[in-house]
Amino acid sequence: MKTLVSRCPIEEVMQVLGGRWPSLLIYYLKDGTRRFSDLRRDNPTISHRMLTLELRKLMDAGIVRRTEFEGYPLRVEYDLTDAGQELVPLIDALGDWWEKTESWCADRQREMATAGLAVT
Amino acid sequence: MKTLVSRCPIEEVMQVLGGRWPSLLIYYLKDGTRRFSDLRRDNPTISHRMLTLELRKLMDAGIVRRTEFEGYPLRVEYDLTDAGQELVPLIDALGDWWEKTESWCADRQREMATAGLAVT
DNA sequence: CTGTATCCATCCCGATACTG
DNA sequence: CAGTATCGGGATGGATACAG
Repeated sequence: MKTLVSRCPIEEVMQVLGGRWPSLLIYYLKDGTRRFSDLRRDNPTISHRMLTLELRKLMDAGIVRRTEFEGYPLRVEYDLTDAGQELVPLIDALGDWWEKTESWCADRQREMATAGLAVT
Repeated sequence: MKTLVSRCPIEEVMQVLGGRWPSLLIYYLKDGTRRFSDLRRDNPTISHRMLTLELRKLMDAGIVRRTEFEGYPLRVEYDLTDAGQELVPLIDALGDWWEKTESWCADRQREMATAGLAVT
């Protein structure tokens, strides 16, 4: 299911949530079920290949559930598992923290600019 | 300071905290000040180069503070900023979530094994 | 001790084409 | 529509040597 040999849970969970796509996909799934092609439209810049790989990773981590419907054309739906739902507020908290810190950084930059320093 | 053009704070914060080292470094810094060489000892597998790069990234994100002391040999101390301290419980929560999920996965694996399925 | 620069192997990821 | 396979360019990261 997963072959990480780390003893640190943080290190492990970051292997799954780190990177550009996992958190975004979780966000698009948090309000309900989405199909493969929906997710492609949601994130126009993700490649077909990466979407499948990222979804598989999230499935292996028990965050995303895949449901396949018989018929033609083939139809597959993705949604968050219960564990995945629990994850949403935790990721949210990180986002909030970041926004707060960003504004703090912006303030600092403004101060420094006022003090006559270059702000690259 | 940072040149991300993403509109999603989650995506941005994951750029900083994602990957193998950031969360680990934060953990080693959360209990107090550490020197460069201390952090190398803490994480024997991180390369000299990566340690400097990761520390710089955390500094740019306003998470880590660097203090340089005059004298010979040069001495530098790192610790968490206030924003960095606030981050610790949030990362903790992710770690806890992961451990809970992991045990759930382990249970599932055991069930499947009992059912006679191979567990890679 | 701390940090930088260079070189080089590796891996990630996008593009593309193909299968069910 | 959903997913897999293959290839190649580019980013990533380790080793090493050097500088302050």
